[in-house]
Amino acid sequence: MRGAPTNAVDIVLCTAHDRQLAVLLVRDEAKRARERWTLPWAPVGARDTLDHTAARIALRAAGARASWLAQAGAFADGSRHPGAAALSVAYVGVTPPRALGPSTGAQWFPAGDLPPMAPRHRAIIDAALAQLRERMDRAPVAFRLLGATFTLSELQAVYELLLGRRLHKASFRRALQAAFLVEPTDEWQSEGRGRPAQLFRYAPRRRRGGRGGVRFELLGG
Amino acid sequence: MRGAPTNAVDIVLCTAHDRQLAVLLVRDEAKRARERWTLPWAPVGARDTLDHTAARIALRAAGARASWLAQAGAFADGSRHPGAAALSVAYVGVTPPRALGPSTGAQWFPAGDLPPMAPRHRAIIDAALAQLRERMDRAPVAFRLLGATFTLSELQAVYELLLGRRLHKASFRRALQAAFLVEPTDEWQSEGRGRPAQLFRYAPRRRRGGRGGVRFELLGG
DNA sequence: ATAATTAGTAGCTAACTGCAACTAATGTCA
DNA sequence: TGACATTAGTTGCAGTTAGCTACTAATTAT
Repeated sequence: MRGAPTNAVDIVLCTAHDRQLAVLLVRDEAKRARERWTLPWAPVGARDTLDHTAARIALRAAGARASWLAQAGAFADGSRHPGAAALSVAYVGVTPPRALGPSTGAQWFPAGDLPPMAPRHRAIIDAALAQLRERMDRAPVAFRLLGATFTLSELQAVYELLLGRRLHKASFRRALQAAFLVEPTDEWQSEGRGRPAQLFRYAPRRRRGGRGGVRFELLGG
Repeated sequence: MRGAPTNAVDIVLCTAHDRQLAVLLVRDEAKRARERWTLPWAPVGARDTLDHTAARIALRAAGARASWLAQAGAFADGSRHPGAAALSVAYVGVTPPRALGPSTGAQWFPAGDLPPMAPRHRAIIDAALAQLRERMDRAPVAFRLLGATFTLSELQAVYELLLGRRLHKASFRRALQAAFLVEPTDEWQSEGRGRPAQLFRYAPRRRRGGRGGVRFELLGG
């Protein structure tokens, strides 16, 4: 038996559950009691591209295609990996909340309450969630966390969840309207009590050139 | 001999040269005539961390530590790599313009005029330069491209280089002052003709909470 | 009916951006 | 030596955008 190249693709698939981010984990029967859950992963095939491998893993674990998926980096430190891979290429993805397929023993865990896991998977999750927050202003992550139609309050809640802070309703809507990212549908959603909310769909029209200014606010370290 | 995973760390080290980004390449004697130049790279050691390996490669190729260095992703497609590595972990870094050490046959090439290279290295460079531009508002990339002290006109020129568009002098300086990122020194720099410019140093004081708003401008695809 | 709850809008103020015009300090050249 | 070119740096103005408060609108609960 040749010492096959032990590279793995590990994916962090996220959804919004009950005003909190949740991560999809799968049961690993081969593991000792302390680390029963792992990120969905597979060895890197010699044929497939990394992106395609990641999409396949996500599809199998969640029972549906990830609505957004991007590479989150390579991890080789803290080498304990469920498959003993020397190196992991991590991916981060999102999907709207939906029923899991009956496929495997996959389950959503709140990001703030994860079970014991291999050290590398813990590090990958931390990095993946941080990247989700960093990339949300360059990729439509928030929209991919929602279904095809959504209310503006739901969209704002997703932004608040990812940003970790409250936003002002009027300002949020003005900025959204100025960006030509959504269009209204004919439908309204009654959520029990309160006035029904109009449903919108993600339909980006124009990109407004970036508005010239420079962003110094996030620097400082 | 075990078929160990042939993973490599490849680094894209950049500097600002003559109002253009330049990439450090090293001569590869073992290569056929068409691809004499490669990115600095090394196989991944079983002991070292990826970050440390990357720092070591940069130090050896440039003769000085990179002033900023970050992982840019894993590349396994288009498998032609100078060392036939199955997978490359790419890093992107910057350094102030300075004389190269006498170490190896390393040389700066303008980013817009690169010699023929292995397809994977070409892809890595494209991705690395894109990430440099994307990360400059979250990491002090622009400041690390300059020396310890610099004039505000030099800083603005670096920002214009990375952003690919002109900025307005007054607005740039007002935003910089509001961010408390630089402090003036006692020194002034006479650049030949024109009024001498005061030298500043990078000394971030406080981070101004991100100013609340949401960035929709960069979305749209 | 009345209150509670959620959706959505309008107006004010403060801050920021881009622009143009200005002053300041140096070198160049007649 | 004095006008001019060149680069540095600031100021004031107008248009835009952000956050805030307060308002109206539509539904369910009691």
